[in-house]
Amino acid sequence: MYSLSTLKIMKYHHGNLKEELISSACIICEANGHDHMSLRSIAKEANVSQTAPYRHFKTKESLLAEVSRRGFEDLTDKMRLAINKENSKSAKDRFLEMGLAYLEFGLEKRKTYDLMHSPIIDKVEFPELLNAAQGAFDELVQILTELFPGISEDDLGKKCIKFWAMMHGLVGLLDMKIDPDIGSNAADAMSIVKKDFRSFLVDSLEL
Amino acid sequence: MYSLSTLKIMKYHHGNLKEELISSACIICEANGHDHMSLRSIAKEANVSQTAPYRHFKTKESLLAEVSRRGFEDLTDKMRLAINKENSKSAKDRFLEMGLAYLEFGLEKRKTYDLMHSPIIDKVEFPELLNAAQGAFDELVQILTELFPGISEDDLGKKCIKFWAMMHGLVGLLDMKIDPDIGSNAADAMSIVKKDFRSFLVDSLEL
DNA sequence: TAATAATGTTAGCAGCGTAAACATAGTATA
DNA sequence: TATACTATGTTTACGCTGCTAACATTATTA
Repeated sequence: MYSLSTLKIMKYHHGNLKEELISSACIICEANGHDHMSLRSIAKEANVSQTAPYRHFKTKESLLAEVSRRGFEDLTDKMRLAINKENSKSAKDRFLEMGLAYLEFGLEKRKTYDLMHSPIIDKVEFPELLNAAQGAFDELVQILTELFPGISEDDLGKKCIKFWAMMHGLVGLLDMKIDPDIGSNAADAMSIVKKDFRSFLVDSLEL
Repeated sequence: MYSLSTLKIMKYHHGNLKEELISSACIICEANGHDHMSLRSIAKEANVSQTAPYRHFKTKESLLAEVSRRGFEDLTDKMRLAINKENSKSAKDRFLEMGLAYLEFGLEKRKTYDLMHSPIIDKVEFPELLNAAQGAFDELVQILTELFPGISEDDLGKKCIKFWAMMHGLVGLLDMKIDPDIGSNAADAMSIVKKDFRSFLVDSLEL
């Protein structure tokens, strides 16, 4: 039965609050950074009382964990898409596309990327988050396996870690906004890398 | 003139408050993590009112910046010490020692290391912090210059960034406490790396 | 239809960073 | 040595935070 209240924007039971809270959190996180994001402000944006989120999330951390999880799923999708576009290309080219996709994600979704790697969320407490992170790593494992057929387990493991570490470290370094007037060695080195990501990644293949 | 009040632990003028606040902050940061550290608790530990720190630090962030700065100085010292111990060794060996020193610092002072790389402190606002971070980077530049004499500026820059990024990324990955039951690819790969840091770093030299 | 579970609200606690106004001690100057 | 000034402390208070407890409303199930 329909009543006037059906037409109202605000209802006692929101209907889709959990999903709305999450997507709001994703937006606010990327806009302000996870450390400038309050549960109360998110609740307010959903036109809901300050404590309503506690019906869907045990703690603020668990909401952030969900934001982080979606970040990893997003990253995994982008990596997979990059690997699989134009299958005719060589494994090397596809690997390069993946590396660039990773860097792009890290720089475009910088604040979310920070949350994903922030120590404030204990991944062990959120298995689904750990799983999502694993999914992204698996993409790297897969393309490297293809790129180095017959490689030993140990060597594959080492290569994976090296690339993963390097790409993760690169995102952090690439994002450093160093005042050019300082003319630091780090800034100099970084500008060299920025000139050509692709050749940088190609060189790294010799790892 | 000495009075009874001289013997009291608490005096109106503390005398060494700034230094005590910083060292307390360093300890609390490494113990609890920078996000679980409040100005008020630090003030309390120094037997001083909650707002006393504001006579020495404009904001909480500026105190954290000082903690971070000391972290980078500590790291630089450890890297330099590693590079210079037993000068008779080859440049390659000294480079390896430096790499291990970096990883050791990152794992031993994990929470401080996190603060040092946390986006909550805008390094541009704290030139002395930026300077300290640059100091650590310079150690890497120096040893790599020695290791690859006659290398071009561009190639040196690339090598520096690659190593820096890889070491930074490694610290993050090495610290992941992944449940072995999960048996993830990442955990597998990591255990391979852990088995022998040194050979891992040697391989990286071919970068 | 009645009981129960799910999902909202209101009120309130303790802790936080920080600003303003005030108090006291140390230092420089007359 | 008296006095002004500066440095460094305290008290009080504001608005924000995460979160809990008690209660209200709606949806679901027996």
